[in-house]
Amino acid sequence: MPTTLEIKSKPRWERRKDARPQELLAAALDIFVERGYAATRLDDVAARAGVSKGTLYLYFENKEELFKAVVRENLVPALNEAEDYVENYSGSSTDLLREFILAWWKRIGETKLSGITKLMMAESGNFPDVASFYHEEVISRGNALIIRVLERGMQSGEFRRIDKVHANLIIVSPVLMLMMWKHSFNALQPHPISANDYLDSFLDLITRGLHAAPFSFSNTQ
Amino acid sequence: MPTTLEIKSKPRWERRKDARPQELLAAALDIFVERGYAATRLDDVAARAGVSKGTLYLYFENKEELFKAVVRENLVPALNEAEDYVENYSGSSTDLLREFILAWWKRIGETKLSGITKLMMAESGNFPDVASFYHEEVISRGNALIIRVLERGMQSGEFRRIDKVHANLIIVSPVLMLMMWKHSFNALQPHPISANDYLDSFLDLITRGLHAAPFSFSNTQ
DNA sequence: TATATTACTGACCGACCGGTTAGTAATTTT
DNA sequence: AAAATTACTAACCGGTCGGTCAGTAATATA
Repeated sequence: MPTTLEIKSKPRWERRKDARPQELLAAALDIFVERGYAATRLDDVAARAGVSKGTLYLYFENKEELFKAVVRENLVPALNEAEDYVENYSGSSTDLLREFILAWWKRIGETKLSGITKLMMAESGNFPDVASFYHEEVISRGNALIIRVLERGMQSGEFRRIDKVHANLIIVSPVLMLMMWKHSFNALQPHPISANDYLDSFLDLITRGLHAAPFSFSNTQ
Repeated sequence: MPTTLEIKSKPRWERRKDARPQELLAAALDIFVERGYAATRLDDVAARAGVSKGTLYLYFENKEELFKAVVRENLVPALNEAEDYVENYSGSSTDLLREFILAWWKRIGETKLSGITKLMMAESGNFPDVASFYHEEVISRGNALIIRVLERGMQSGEFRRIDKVHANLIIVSPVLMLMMWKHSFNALQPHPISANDYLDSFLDLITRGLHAAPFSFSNTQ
């Protein structure tokens, strides 16, 4: 019970300049995901990182920059990896697409990072600057990636020729939806959705629908 | 230029007890959709309805009750209609499903009401009371409806037997996604998505995937 | 051990917003 | 036209939160 007179006990706080940014980013990610952008209080972020709000402002200019840093720290590296992965993949485009989506789910959807996706879909309208940053840094790159996969499949004759923008959205929807759902109503549902089963069913549908079929698609194939 | 001395000009305000609630609800819908739940200021709602905030509080207990009233006024009636529609439909279940989804888009997705859906997905986590109200009043009823359609199709042998909860989410996702998208990044996209084309493509996929096929799919059930 | 440096704290500011209420002006009643 | 009623206004309250900064305590230096 250290009181006024201390000989050798812990100092009230420590100087840890190097560790602070990472710790603040981790805390910020947590709370942004828990509460959303607007509802995140910087006091809480600082508290979770074990510092005062003033300290947070030593390392990050303001709330927006803190959020951007969280995105750069977490999502942008994932995109870099994904780009590498697609670039160097040698199997079929069907497999690539499947692997891509499952990896996306494993790397983002399943983790708390999906909360950032949800947050942006939810609040982009109220924070246009953040929105366009995110669109530029994440969304457009993600879309470009999927479209590249689709082109790859069409060039090889593996996929039928369809509108790439629509196909992109169709492919992306169930994953995004699942992310949203996980952070919204899943808890209220009597039986929470099983992500893997759901994605399996969906991939079934998608691949079937994309495949270049010998007999055209009008009837049961 | 009416100043202190007025003979016959307009009064500063009128008493319009009957019209206020509707006007306030319309204003509230607008602003909730524009800004989301938390960011909606009741001052703004009142101003758009042409009254002061105090007046708003004469007709609605608080923000939450105002929001609930907006849902009851707009979404609940649509659900009632939908239930009637499904109950009395006499065509094939494939057609029913298709009609149902397209009508949903036309009645909700295409209008500003889709903003309420988006709002709830976005903010339900921060407002658990509102969330469970919405889940009870809208989501569970909507899900029940789709599941009824699926059961109908399975009983008639039209659809293969699949997990209804998954199928429900798969069916619901593209529509919800489109609603989200419309209110988030559609404006930032170079070519905004065409909802109808997108839904057409999707319904193609879905109906094909649901149909009881002569040669069964890899793992039925 | 004394002095200098700086990472960090915490009290504070001002704007914001949900909700309240005393007072006022429009309308109704007599 | 005077009195009674009430729909409505606007100023206000208290709590919140992003952002600031004067001061302090931990460390580095000599």
